[in-house]
Amino acid sequence: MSACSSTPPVPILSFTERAKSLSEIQQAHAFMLKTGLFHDTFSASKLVAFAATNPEPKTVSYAHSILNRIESPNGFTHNSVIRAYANSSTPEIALTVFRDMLLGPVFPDKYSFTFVLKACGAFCGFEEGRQIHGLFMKSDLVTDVFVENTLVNVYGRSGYFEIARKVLDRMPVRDAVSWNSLLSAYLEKGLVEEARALFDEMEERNVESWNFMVSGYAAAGLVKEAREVFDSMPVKDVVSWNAMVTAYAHVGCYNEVLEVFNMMLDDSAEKPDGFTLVNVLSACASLGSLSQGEWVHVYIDKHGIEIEGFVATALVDMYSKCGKIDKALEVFRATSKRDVSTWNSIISGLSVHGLGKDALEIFSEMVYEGFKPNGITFIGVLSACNHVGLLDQARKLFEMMNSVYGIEPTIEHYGCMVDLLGRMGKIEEAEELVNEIPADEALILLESLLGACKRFGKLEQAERIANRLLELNPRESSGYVQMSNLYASDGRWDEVMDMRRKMRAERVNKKPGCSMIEVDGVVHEFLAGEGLRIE
DNA sequence: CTAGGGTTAG
Repeated sequence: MSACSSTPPVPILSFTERAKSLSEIQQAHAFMLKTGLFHDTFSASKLVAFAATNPEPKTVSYAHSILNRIESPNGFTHNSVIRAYANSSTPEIALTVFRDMLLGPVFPDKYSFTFVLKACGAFCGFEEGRQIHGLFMKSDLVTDVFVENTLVNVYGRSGYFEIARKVLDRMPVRDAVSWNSLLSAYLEKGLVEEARALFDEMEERNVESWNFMVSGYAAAGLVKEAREVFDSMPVKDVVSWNAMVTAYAHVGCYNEVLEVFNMMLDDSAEKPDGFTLVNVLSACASLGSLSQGEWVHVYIDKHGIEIEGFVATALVDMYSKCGKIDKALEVFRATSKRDVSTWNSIISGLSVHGLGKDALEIFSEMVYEGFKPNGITFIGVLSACNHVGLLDQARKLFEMMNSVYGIEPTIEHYGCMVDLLGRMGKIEEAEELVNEIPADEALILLESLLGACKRFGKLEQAERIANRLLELNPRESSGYVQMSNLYASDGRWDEVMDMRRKMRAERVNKKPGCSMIEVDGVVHEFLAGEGLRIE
């Protein structure tokens, strides 16, 4: 044997490194087993490490299972699996790997502790974190700023702020992350005042500290405070701008979204990214501001930003909300990488534009191309059927969503069906559907059905539905009002009086109709029945 | 290695 026998051949490792999916990693694994390379700890570790850093969630447990089959895994290999679990949706499994490590020949190092503590932070495991903290202190490992920063975060995130603070205060060396670990924990719990006090007291701050404050204030609904912090930032990065833009978008201040976006373009070196553009496009969509939206589209093209994913969806949605369904379709067609959301945005767009047939055609295309529709897709196609009156098609789709795609219909889906059935005069069939859903959610659907009964003059069904409506919510006016109108149209005045009496007895008041008009920039409000006011 | 943007379609 040559001296190089422990150095693995290059091809399979470089294949492993390039492996993008679980199946490619499995191929590499199979190859290693077949050639005996798997017995080489270095090669096997590489395999685990690459599987663990793969973005696909399922590869983490695969990495774990490979780790368990390695004869004498080193610390590095354990660590990469612990870290992968810490970043996964099942962080608590990291504890299992950590325990296996304690039982094995290789004692955890500072990396193992950092990662397993991060996992504890992810599931707010105070007790687990405390025990691991104790273990770290009893070990021969020297104190480490990474381990301690993560500890501060674990205690903070599990709500033990005093302990977190004590750890922070006793740290021999602190950096900005140490402070941020506690700051972010406060903000995560919505404790903005505590966060503010800490922020003012901090020995050291970086851009992230400021970003935490901006997004923390915004999450608490304090947009003004967020803006104040934002304006006084010494340095802003993309995240800062996005945090501010998102803050305004969140509360529906779309003009401010555009204002901040323009500031970003004018006086900052930071380039907008996908997050920025999606927020800006959605603001344009809500404002119906086609010109601004078109400007963003030009910006995207000019800067060679690929139209895919979130950006594609937002762009299609912007055009359709601004009334340019042809442009929306054009963008959709030109998009190279589509996902479910892109399909959904064009389907919904076509549907609200009354182009139900086109929406259904695109849906067929979507299925044909192998995309899996979700609940939102079905809201789109069902409302498309609703707009065009395609009852059979809607029935088929409604049935399919559960039987073929395993999607449980929600109130929105039932709403589309009940609306359509009512519109077609199929009151009994609609009632059967309403009976499938919980009573408190059924209210709004019953009201819609009552309206349909009225249009079709179905008095008997209307009485039945109105009674159910009144049973469910005797204080709500719409049932009484609709019924009394219905009796009136049939000339049954005694019943009309009876309804009015019941309303008085239950102290139900109909909410007055209201309309507004803007004159010279001042909004005037008129209430039905209030009479003329002359000033 | 540790703290980080509640981005889209209803």
